[in-house]
Amino acid sequence: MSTRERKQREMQEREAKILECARPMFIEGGYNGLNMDRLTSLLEYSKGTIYNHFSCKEEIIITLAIQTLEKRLAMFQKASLFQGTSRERIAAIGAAAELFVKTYPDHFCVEQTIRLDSIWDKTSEERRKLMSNYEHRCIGIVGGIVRDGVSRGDVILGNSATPEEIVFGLWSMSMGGYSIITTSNSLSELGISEPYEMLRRNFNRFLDGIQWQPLSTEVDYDAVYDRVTREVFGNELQQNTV
Amino acid sequence: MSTRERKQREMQEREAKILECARPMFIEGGYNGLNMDRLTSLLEYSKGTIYNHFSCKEEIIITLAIQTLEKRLAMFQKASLFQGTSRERIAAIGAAAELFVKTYPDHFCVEQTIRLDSIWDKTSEERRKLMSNYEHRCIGIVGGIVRDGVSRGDVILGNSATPEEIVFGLWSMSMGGYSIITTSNSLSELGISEPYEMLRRNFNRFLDGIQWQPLSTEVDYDAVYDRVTREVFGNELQQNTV
DNA sequence: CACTATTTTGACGGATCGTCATTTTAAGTC
DNA sequence: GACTTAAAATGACGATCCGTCAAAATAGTG
Repeated sequence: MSTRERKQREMQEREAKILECARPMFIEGGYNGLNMDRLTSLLEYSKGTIYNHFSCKEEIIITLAIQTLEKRLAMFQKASLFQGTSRERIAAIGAAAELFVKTYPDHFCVEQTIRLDSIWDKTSEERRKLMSNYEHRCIGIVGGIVRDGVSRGDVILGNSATPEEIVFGLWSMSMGGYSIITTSNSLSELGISEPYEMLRRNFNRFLDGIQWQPLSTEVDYDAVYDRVTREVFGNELQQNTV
Repeated sequence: MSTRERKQREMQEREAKILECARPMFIEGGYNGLNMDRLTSLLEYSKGTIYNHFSCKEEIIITLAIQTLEKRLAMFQKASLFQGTSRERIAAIGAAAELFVKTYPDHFCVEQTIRLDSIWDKTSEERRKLMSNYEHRCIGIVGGIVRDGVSRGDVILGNSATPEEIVFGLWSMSMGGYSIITTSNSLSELGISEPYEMLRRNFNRFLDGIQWQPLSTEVDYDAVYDRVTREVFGNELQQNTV
């Protein structure tokens, strides 16, 4: 009885097609640009069929976000296997994050939309959990490296500081930095010409601030970024499918 | 002929009323929550009258953002007058930023919506300029303090680093941090219990990283935060009108 | 008061989301 | 292949909401 699994596969394929069609529409025109009527006319499926997959527009959007978060997790996992000092491994994650943003430059627009309460509240508990899960696992990877750095003695956290606090710092700076980069229209006016390089250096300043050894004055972490980009993600750079 | 100025005043007052009514609607339900039909029914003005003030919904939303950005600029300006070392003055700005977020917790939701291209593109050039202007002036204040720190010799920027780069770092971390704080639903799950305190400490780590004297190990900048909150903004804490 | 300019009004056109009764397709059985 | 039944697809439709504009109301002026 292969009927069941064939249907499942067809379901899967159709879902992929819907998302494939919806993504450029959303990227182009945001929440309002994703037009359900136009989506049905572009696809070979009717309204009702699409609504069998996604109970509302918001469900499509959150699924678009989940698709790229999945990619990011995979990239973080790959980067976390990089062999080196604990601080080099953090740099490897940084490289992964930067590469992710550059590969999926529209991810932040989607995520920004999703995070708005008005959208978030209309999505299913199931997909929300899924999305949070991908996020938490990314954070978990960073936390693991921080704890590793502490246990190896590369970084000493005082009485009040926790690994989570350091993760929160890195998270804040990357979230804010990439948000500014991808949504701000006038960076050059503000004297910010090479934002990615700047952001990297600022990460290093933060890590220098907690004396995470070896300091950026001793090691050229830009070289680590380059190595990771080449060695770990070299093959990923050619293929840029969503 | 006081007719003209009376009309101007009436116009002003009506605009204020419209925004006053629109704000809670937007905060409650976001872009879709701000319903133009409901807005007219709640106000004593009709559709057409409202559209005499704002050419579209997006114009109302960006004006809501401008209103609070105006408040933030005023707070930054006030904080920048704080007497102390250059690093204490940065801390004073940090206190202002934190107070701003706590006073107008919904600002980031509005700003997040505005920054989405699909909304941004529908707003008038005039109001966009206005909004950018408030933002740039806030950034300018921080830049001024950084340059002051450099000229006083409190912080030494190497060959490659620029004041703008340091500003970008502080900007990224605050933008990201406050965004996470105001829109994330599960901070405690991630071991982040006192996010504002954490963020402050992370600012200090970043500034320690560039060796901005005196370091946070020498001076208790939390005390500066408290002083600024009390001395500079003490009277602001009672009145919490928008 | 009469005439004109300006402002206000709200009904309406157009667009879009999500539903659901109906039709079509597919599966199972003899 | 014919018949029955279950499942899935369809798209017309109701409901909602944005922005417009011709008509009505109001204010200004001599």
